[in-house]
Amino acid sequence: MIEKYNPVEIEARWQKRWADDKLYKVNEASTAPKWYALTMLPYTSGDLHIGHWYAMGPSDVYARFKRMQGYNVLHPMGFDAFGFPAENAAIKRGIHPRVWTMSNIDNMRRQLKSIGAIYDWDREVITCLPEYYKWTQWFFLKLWEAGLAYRSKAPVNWCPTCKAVLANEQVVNGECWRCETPVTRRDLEQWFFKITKYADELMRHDGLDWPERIKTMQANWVGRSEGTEISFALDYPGVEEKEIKVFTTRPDTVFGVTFMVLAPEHPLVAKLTSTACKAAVEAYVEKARHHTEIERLSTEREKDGVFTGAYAVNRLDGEKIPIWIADYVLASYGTGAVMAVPGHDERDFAFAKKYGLPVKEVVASHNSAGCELKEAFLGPGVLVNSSSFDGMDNTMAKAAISEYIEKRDWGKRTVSYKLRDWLISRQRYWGAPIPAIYCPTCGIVPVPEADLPVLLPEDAEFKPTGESPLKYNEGFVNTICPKCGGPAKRETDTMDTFMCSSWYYLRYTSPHFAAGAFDPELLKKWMPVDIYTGGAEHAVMHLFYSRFFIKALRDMGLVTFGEPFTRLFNQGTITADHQKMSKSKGNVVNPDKYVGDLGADTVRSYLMFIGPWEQGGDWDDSGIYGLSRWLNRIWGLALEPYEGIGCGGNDEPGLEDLLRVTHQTIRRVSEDMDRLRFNTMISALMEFSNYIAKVREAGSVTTDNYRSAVRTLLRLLAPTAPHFTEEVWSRLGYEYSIHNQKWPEWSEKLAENREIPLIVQVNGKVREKLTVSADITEAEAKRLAQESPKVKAHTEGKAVVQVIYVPFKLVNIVVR
RNA sequence: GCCGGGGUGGCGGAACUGGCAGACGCAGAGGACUUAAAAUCCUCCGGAGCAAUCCUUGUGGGUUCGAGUCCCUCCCCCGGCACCA
Repeated sequence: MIEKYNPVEIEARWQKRWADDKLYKVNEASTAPKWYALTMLPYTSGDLHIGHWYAMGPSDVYARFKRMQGYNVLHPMGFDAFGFPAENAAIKRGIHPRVWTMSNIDNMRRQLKSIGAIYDWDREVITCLPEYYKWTQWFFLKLWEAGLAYRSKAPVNWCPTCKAVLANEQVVNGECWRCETPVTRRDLEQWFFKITKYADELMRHDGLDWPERIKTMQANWVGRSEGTEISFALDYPGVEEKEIKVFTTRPDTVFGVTFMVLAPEHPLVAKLTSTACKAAVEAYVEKARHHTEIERLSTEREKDGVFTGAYAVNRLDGEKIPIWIADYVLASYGTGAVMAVPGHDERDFAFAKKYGLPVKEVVASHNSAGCELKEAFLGPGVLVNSSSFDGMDNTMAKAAISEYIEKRDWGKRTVSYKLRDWLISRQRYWGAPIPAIYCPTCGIVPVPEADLPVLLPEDAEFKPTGESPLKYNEGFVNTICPKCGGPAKRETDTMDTFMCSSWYYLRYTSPHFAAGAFDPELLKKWMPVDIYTGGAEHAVMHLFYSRFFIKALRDMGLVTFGEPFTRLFNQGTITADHQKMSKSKGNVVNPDKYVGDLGADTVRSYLMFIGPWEQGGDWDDSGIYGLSRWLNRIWGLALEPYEGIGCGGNDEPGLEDLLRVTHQTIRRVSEDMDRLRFNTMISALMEFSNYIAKVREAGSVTTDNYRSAVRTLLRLLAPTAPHFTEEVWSRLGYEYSIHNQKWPEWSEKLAENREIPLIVQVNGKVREKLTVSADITEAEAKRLAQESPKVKAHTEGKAVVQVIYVPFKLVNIVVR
């Protein structure tokens, strides 16, 4: 009897050996082609759950596969370590965020090591350490220098729970992306990055192998729309502005304007409001200020607004039109003002009906001309009531009217974007300090590069008050102006943590480089990332910011490429009882007990086997024992002595079939690996091991040939079950390590079938399955099919109308 | 409301460009081994029927010699977007 498979003992032993030998250390001297395989770095929440394994396990398998194929693979790991949760947890427990974070990292590193991945831990990156955030701050200065960072007062998203502002991307359905608190608005002076400069480029994904879904989400987020800015005339004594600009995508309907609507925050509101309307307008503006994002965005809510008492003039037809305010008009989009065309816009129509404003038809469809409009007409048609443009097709009229307006200098064609600049200030402690200094004489001054990092003080009181805790830390705040040497104050807000994760993958290429954020030579060698895997929830956050970052660096001449991630793959989510796993729900599945029981190799294999990686699935451990049993069976197949036919005998009945199945398996597994179809890859390996078991039973090949098949199986399985295969490999006496072995290659010739199944149908129904030679001719196939007694039973006495032949697959006999 | 993705046995899922529906695994049933149990091994396992055979990929229709796969209608689930003028 051989010793039993003992995963726990084996895994600990090999993990130690691999670490001692630095087996997975990246060899910078290697001349092999590089392969940068990256998994999104985890946030330091405290524990690795099964979802982390689902993200890390299969990506490690793929990286190992590439490694065995001869690539020089960089597959690093690190920690996204700044952020509110650390601070919140620390406050709750009365420990310092740094202590809490670092102890979580220790625990998570231990758990990550139990996966048995090829991470080169010498390259670990931790974003909250000064040697890292020094460079985060440096990038801030670079962006500032390039004119991409600026300070501005604007209405911003405010999370009352986090007591901090949020970027637009971080507001999900009007709620904070982290804590799901409804977001409110505040007017604050904040730091922004000019991501809008790259709007057009960010909506294109040329040459990128990314999921369609993510590309669409990013393009929608940019929200480009082409239209025309049109100014309406104003004439009020004492009001300096003589026009109001609106943005419209429907210049063809400009003769249908019957009123105008301004956002409550529009700067002209106060100036234009008549004394009679003042009270109502002010009340409305005040009410709008206090609405949460959710209330404001709700499409269910009936639109309301108030009249300002003022009028503007439509220059095209001289009409005097009333100016209203309503909160369905957003101050941040277009010009913050819209021309209302109730005849051809649903929102304007509803608003006009509610307040008894006139509806004017200016685009007529062919059958409805002249009737009173019962709803806004959005379709194509011909212009009416539009002066000299009457009779023109409305799509043509867009250009014609725009030109007419441009000629008279009443406006111009322009493009609007939904995308807003990235707000990066956070009024919290646990983040990288923004390296800016406010000097009473010199104004806002950047911290000189030589003074970086601006260290986060250890002794801050970090309770969230809505203002940065650093504000009250005198040792931090008070400084000297680098320009004039006079007393000055430091910026006390910290940076959005997405800033830290926008460039971490660059740091992995030279994690200890002291002279810069990265070593330019090594960056050139490794970047861009060849495959990036992670959850889809970062579509318009992390992934979007990272692309902006790289484009900005490219324009500064710091990098030579324009996209960070060549191929992107989103694994699905592992749920528990069909719900998202979360600590608050208490349904988090901890992998440690499965690892301790059955081993990491079984957990890795099982997670890959449950279904397509992009699909995710609901956690159910009932199938995991099947994978454990399978590895045990292979243990026996490989290590139990095999008694086959004698060596050197030339009559070896099973060899040809075994070779064919072996080469077919190599082909299937290699192709599935490339497609990241791990579930079918494992099925193929299972079928192969089942086949070897049959050969073993029959003893139909020589010992050498049997062992050769087992060697192939082990190598194909090595990325999936690294410890298990290393152990078996070593027990069989093969050279250490299996992970330095070459990935098997297949021969099309050996994989070819000599005989193939031929399906015979009568009227499309399967009546016979024949086994025929793989090089059968059409005539022969048709003859064999029609001669079959089973087929004859169904064709007897009937007229054969047609015989269809699909080469090497099927014969269908059509009878009547 | 709009845009994606999906709906296949008791369960997870497989099926390349239209050609054997249900690979592989789980659960279940029966058997072998055992004093017994566990483990392991073997057999069966979509439904109806004694059988030949018939039915079966969310629903209804269509194209085709042939449809899980293509086209149209409707229903349900998941993800995203949602007053952007």
